[in-house]
Amino acid sequence: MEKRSFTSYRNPAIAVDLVVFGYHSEQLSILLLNRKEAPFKGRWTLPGAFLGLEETFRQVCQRILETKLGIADLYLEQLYSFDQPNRDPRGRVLSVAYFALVNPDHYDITAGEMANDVKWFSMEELPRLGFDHTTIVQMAAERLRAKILYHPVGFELLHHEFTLPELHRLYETILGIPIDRRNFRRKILDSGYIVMTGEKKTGAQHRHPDIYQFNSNIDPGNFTINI
Amino acid sequence: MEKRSFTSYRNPAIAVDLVVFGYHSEQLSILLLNRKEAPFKGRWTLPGAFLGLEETFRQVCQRILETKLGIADLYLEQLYSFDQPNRDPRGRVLSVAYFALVNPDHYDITAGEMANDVKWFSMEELPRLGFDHTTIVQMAAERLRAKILYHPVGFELLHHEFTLPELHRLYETILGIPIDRRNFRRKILDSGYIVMTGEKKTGAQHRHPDIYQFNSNIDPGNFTINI
DNA sequence: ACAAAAGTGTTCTAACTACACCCATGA
DNA sequence: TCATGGGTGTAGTTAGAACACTTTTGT
Repeated sequence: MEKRSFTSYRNPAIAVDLVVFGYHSEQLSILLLNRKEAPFKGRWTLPGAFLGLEETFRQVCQRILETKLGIADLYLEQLYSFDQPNRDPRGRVLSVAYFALVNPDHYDITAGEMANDVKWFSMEELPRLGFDHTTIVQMAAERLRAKILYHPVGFELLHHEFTLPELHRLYETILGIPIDRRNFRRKILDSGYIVMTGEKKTGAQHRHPDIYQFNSNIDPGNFTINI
Repeated sequence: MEKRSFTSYRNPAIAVDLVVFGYHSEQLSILLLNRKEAPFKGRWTLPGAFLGLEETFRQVCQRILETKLGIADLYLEQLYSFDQPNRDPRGRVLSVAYFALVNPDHYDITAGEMANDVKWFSMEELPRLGFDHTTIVQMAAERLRAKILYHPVGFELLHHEFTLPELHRLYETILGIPIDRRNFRRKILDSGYIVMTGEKKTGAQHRHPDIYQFNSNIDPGNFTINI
């Protein structure tokens, strides 16, 4: 870090881009923004913003979530920093990507300034994205698949109360593989990370499943499950 | 990424900092650089350099390794990006940290321009570091501990040929826990990642251990070991 | 012959896999 | 009563943990 006068060089711009995961109708989805300006005008992209000189990455994430998407207080984790020199046609822009997990109770994308330009897309049918955002999304999906095995991700993606079959489908959806119902149930229950509420979810024309909650007395940092 | 004229703002500087891991005398070590300039003059820090407008992170890593340390062609992996606004007293500097693994066959730190100011420090007795580099090193060590379980890290840190007790001690050192010799041997051999050369390492005043190599016919991406 | 470290096998236990039947509900 | 999906248990197999003695070498 020597031999360079501190302010004498121009520096790349820094963007923070967000992969916001949600889970609806048994599908894993992400939030995309329809660009109104060049480059990639009319193309879907990850929501993002430039980093101000005094800002932290998380502050930019909050700014994007609040002003553009009308969401607050999510699970946020840094994913990776992208540095391809040509990734933005306007010039050198680095992207620090974060991913977020939204609980359906906590979002209301119609509240953001850009509500009309924001849409959930199922991971199964993503459009062609601008910039290198397809790469970013792929990496985020891989990270989520790894993460679900050692962090109780369901807590962030499901309602406060949920049924075991719902949690089971969430795991099958994210991992993309079938998982034996009975073994899954045993492993999750043995882990102690969820507890029955005693309620049952009514309405369906079949046996009413038990309703569970995540066990708040237990450290999420120690969670592990082997599928 | 809207609403901002592209060149009208000043941007933070970007540093790339390197945690270079080596393994010598049964100790995990990292390379540190003694700073000759403020800030933190006289303090040990991670080797680093500023990102030029046209450079990629890996190019900066190569530049640091070649010019400062006289090393080339290492295993390199992006660790994390650090954004604390006050992490550099000179002003806003982001740090994109990478970590590297050096095989003792491949390094010669006396060849770099700054050979006199570069030194290996055991992870057991690190000095107080400048900037937020202690945090970076801790995170790198955690990443390495995780990585050793699903990537044959020994391949990067040991000589081309090595004995099983050497590999065993490497795992114990990095993970910081004792590992049963016999179970370790069985698991590593069953994984197929190493093969006997038929040679034995002579010299010691006890039974001569067999010499192994990593199996180059096998995909390092599929390696896993449960300790 | 002795000290020092390397090589080797077995038993026990825990965890995972595979698998099929009964139960509760609303239509 | 029937269709749908939820709840439950067991037997077989595999993988990991714990553990001690024998072998080779140089002094």
